[in-house]
Amino acid sequence: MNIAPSNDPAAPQDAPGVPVATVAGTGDNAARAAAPGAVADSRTADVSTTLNAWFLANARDLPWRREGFGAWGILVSEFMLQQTPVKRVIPRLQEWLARWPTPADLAAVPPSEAVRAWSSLGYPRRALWLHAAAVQITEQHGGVVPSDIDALLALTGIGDYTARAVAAFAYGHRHPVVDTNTRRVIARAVAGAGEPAPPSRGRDLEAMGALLPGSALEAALFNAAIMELGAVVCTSRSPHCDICPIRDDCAWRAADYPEFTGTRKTVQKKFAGSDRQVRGLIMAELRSTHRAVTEAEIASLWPEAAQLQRALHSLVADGLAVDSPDGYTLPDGMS
DNA sequence: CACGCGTGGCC
DNA sequence: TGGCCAAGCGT
Repeated sequence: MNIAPSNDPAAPQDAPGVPVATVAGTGDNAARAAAPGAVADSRTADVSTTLNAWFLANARDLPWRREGFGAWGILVSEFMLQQTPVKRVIPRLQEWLARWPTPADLAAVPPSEAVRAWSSLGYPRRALWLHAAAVQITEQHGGVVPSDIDALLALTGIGDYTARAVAAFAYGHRHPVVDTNTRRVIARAVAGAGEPAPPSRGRDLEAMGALLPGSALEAALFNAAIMELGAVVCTSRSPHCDICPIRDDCAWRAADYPEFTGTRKTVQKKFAGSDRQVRGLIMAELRSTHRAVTEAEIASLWPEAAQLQRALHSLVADGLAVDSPDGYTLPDGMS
């Protein structure tokens, strides 16, 4: 996301293909000019105005918010951030972009290299999907990350959130972007519920759309601002209501923090002893070498043979492991 | 729509 | 200690 909290008064507007990087300086001015005193008296300001001003003053300095980070960098960051914490993503992202500065660079290497570089980010299917998306971008879009939501949705591994995030943060387009943080903030501040109901594309987009400022500039900023609030202030377990910029506008606080009563999102299954753990063990073994891993070596990874075979076969089905004459390898893209 | 999918940090 | 959680996606 190219909205930096730094100043850049001379920045150009969001012409097509130009990152919103520039929103920082101009957005700051616009926000303050539009609603003087917004920070001092949040009760009289729109939530978007208040949050945008707060964001400009308090946003974390993250790599993808730097000016000129580029649509490819933003796309890669969004893939990595799918269910993986910011702190763990940052070093991998820097390495990744240094090695593959364009989609064509990634498309030119076998998927095995992407899976290896993904390292321990988790959910290695995402590495495969990112590689596939790079091939599609190279072959179908002239190596340029698309800016159109439908074109982005057609890429492997890109769903509704990522498509909208790229369109809004890399290209400055005015779309509601809804992630888990956004959903939680809206559930609390607007609906007065302790946590959001399970995701519903239609409802979520409508709720965010109702809050979205009219200008593309302010909208892109607000999409990022509400996510940031959910990530650092209005957190899932122990929200920091004492420092929240919209505490006086918050329906949840006004109702004295009622407990959540609706349908909770499905609880994550226990990891220890799960197929996911076994898959992880196998993948770590495959990543650790450039030669084929034998059946015997795989067998040594887990005591229960049936579960091991189930995990191994599922990895083959996913394209993360390939059955070769000498054993199993990462996908080399030759088959 | 509910589920399966890695990994590790945090309280 | 161990359950909960983290900028989702595909099926």
